[in-house]
Order: sequence, then structure tokens, then C-alpha cells
Amino acid sequence: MKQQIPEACIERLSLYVRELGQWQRRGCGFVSSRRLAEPLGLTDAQVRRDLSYFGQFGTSGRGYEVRRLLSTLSDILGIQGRVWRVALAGVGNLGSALLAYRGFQNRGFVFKVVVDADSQKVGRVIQGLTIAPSRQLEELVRRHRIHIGIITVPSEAAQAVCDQFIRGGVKAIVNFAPARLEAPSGVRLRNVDLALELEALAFYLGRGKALTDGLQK
Amino acid sequence: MKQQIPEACIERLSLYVRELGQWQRRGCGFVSSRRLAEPLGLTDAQVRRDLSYFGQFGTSGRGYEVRRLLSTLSDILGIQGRVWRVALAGVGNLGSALLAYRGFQNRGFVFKVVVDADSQKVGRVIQGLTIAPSRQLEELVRRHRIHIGIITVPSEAAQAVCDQFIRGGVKAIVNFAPARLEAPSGVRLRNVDLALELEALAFYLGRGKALTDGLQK
DNA sequence: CACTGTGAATGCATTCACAGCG
DNA sequence: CGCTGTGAATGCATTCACAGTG
Repeated sequence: MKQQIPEACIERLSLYVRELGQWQRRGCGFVSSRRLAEPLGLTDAQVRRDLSYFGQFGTSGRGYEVRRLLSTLSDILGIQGRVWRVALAGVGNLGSALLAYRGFQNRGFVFKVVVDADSQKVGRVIQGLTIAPSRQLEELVRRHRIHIGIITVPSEAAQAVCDQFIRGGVKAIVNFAPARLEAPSGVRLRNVDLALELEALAFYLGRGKALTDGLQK
Repeated sequence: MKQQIPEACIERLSLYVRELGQWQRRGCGFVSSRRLAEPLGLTDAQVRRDLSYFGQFGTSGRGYEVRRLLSTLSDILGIQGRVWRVALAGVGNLGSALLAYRGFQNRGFVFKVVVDADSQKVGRVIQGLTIAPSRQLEELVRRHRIHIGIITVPSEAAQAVCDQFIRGGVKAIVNFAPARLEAPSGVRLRNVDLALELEALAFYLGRGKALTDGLQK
């Protein structure tokens, strides 16, 4: 009964929610899998398959009721009537950017705790939150019952911060440091590596040249 | 002869380069696929398969020569003795963070052009670059022969910026706006969606509850 | 003997194609 | 008739397993 849902499908769920928002604002009552898929660059079959993992929401011949599907998917993603408490470690450029990013607040992600190792920064107020010293992270995380931890510290410090999150009871972590982190299996860990994005592109840009330049042996 | 290399493999290439850097600093001459794989959370078979797409670099019984493999992979990725000229559109929080990020400079990615639509920001200097008005993007991109474009503008403006990049001759774009962009097939487009990362985590955090709460029908 | 390089097997995700429904 | 929901087919990526090599 409990089938496995593809990881990629979960990410598309967020896309569906955004796209459905558009259709709702346009005042459409129903939308077909094809119309939902097209602007997202997907196929109609993919949309139907994805949705089918969660139940049967469509009506034959008509499509999906926009309002209902939007509300159901938001619910599944936990971004409806739900607040996720987030803690951020590392108030550098990237950390500050994430704190200021409106996209999170809108979706029910609320920063509750911010720490930094730099005593110069501790005590400063940013986005309405006072920066606490790193050493208090574990306790703050526990006290605020943080759901999600975000790591934007230098690579060397990333594992230590990660461990504090875990000891504090966090079950989901996003790591922006370019380092492989260890976490027990009960903790969901996602890595976002910005330099890696550019490097992958560089590969394709340089491909023709590099591969023919005697690399094959 | 020209076999297809998995997308995921390209991304792991960057990881191998980083890890090999560690081994080199530690003064190791050779490293086996197993030792290379382990700290990255991969299997030895995966490492061997990935490398085999590009040639035969190993020695039976010994492993891979660290220095040579590092140099070869860096070359394949185009991060050795190569400079990639980058343009950034949108100097908000995220844009500023990317400009300041050292990880890019180190790998041969150099920002040459920065634009913003806000006339308040135009003329300001950031990380040694003067912010130009958005309307000049296409021309600047062409004049500086930009390789990679980065989009950190609001969703509404993203497609317009993307079009300017493309008309200016850019062949690789990273888009941070949560919007699906259109680009011709010759242009490599990558999307990085930060809110989506958190939402995917929220799904797993909330799963147990949401799925049993009458969503199955 | 320790290790690579790679066919063959497996496991996932996407796409096809169509029966069934409103 | 238009569209969903889903078995079956396909296409990719990963893993297995082992012959081959220094």
C-alpha cells in the first residue's frame, strides 16, 4: 500500500502548486493535465502520474478542479496553515540573502534562530532577529523546536554545525557549504552547491574543445 | 563513439576534483576508487564508471595517480587555466551574495558585467564592478563575450533578462528566479530554486501526518 | 594480490497507449 | 468526445560481478 514516491516528483509538486496559483488567479475552475504541464515544460502523462501517487483528483473529460487540487497539494507539501520554524547558521552574504528572501516567508517558513561564530556579528539585529553566538545553537534549536536547519557557514565548520542541529532535534537540514556532511538516516539532508552549478555548465561550454584535445588517451 | 554522459556524472566530476585536492594536499601519490568514493558517500563502482566515460586513467593494483587525475578532470571541467566570463542580472540580496562568493573566483569564474533595473542602484560599485542599467545588458554581454549569465531578478523580469542574455550570445544560464524560462536548444539553462529545496524537506517532515489525514480520497 | 574497466543485471523514472468514465 | 488513471514498455543510471592487468 505504501508505495515509493520518486524524489523528483516531490519537487514537481511545488511547481504544480505555483502553476495552479496562476490558474486560480485567472479565474479558471478546471485545468487539464496538458494545460498544467505545458507551461512547466512537462508532459501531460507526467502530471497525471505524479498526481496519481497521492490519490485521484481528476474528473474524466474535464480535468482537475483548480481550487481543490491547489488546496490538496499545498496540504501535502505542508505549506498550508502550517508554520515551519527555521534556524540559520552563518550570517555571511549567502545567509543574509536567505534571511531576506521573501519566498520563504510566503510559504510558511519562518526564521526563528540565527547564529554566527563571529563575535563581531553576535548581538546585531537582522530581519528582526538578534544574532546569537554559535555555541548556543543546539540549545536554541531545542528550545524553539526548530524543524529545519540551514547551513551557510564555511566548509570547515559545516559538520560541527550539522551535529549541533541534530543534537538539538532537527530532522531536516539544507547545507550550502561545499562539503559532504554525515547525518543519521532519520535526518533528511539536502545539499545545494552553487559553484557546482556553474561548473556543470562550464563542462558543456568547453566540451567540444577539451574532449578532442588529446584527453581520450 | 560519442556516447552519452549522464548529467549526474558531470556534477560528480566537480566533487572528484575537490576530493582529489584533499588527497594531493595530504601528499598521496595514488588513490583507489574506493578511497575516493567513500568520503563522498559514493560507491567505488560508481567512481570507476564515471571516470571511464572520459578515458582510462587508472593503474591495475594501484589506483589512480592523484596529480594526473586531478589535472585531467580539471581540464575536462574547464576549470584549469581557463577563465569563464560571467554576467549577473539583479543585484538584490541573492545577487550580492553570489558576487561576493569566493568559491566562484577560485574556480575561474569571473564576474565582468553586473546590471540592475533599479536606477537607485545603477552606478554603485560592488565587488569592484559598476552596476549598469538593465537595458544595456545585451550589448554588454556581447562586448565582453560573456560565457555564463546568472539571473537573480524577480520572476516577472526573468524571461526578459534571459532573452537579452541569449541575444547577446550567451550559451549557458543559471536562473534563480522561481519561473520556467524559455530558451532555444543550443542554450544550456539550469534552474536553482531555493524555496523548492525547503518545500521538498517540508514534505518529508509532514508526510506521516498529512497522508493519513483523509487525503487518500 | 589489489585494483581497474566494463559487459550484464538490476532498479528507477518517464513515456506510451488505451480502457473506462462523465 | 475529452480527459483521467494506470498497466506495460521503454529509457537511463547505478550496481554487480568478474575477466584482465601491472
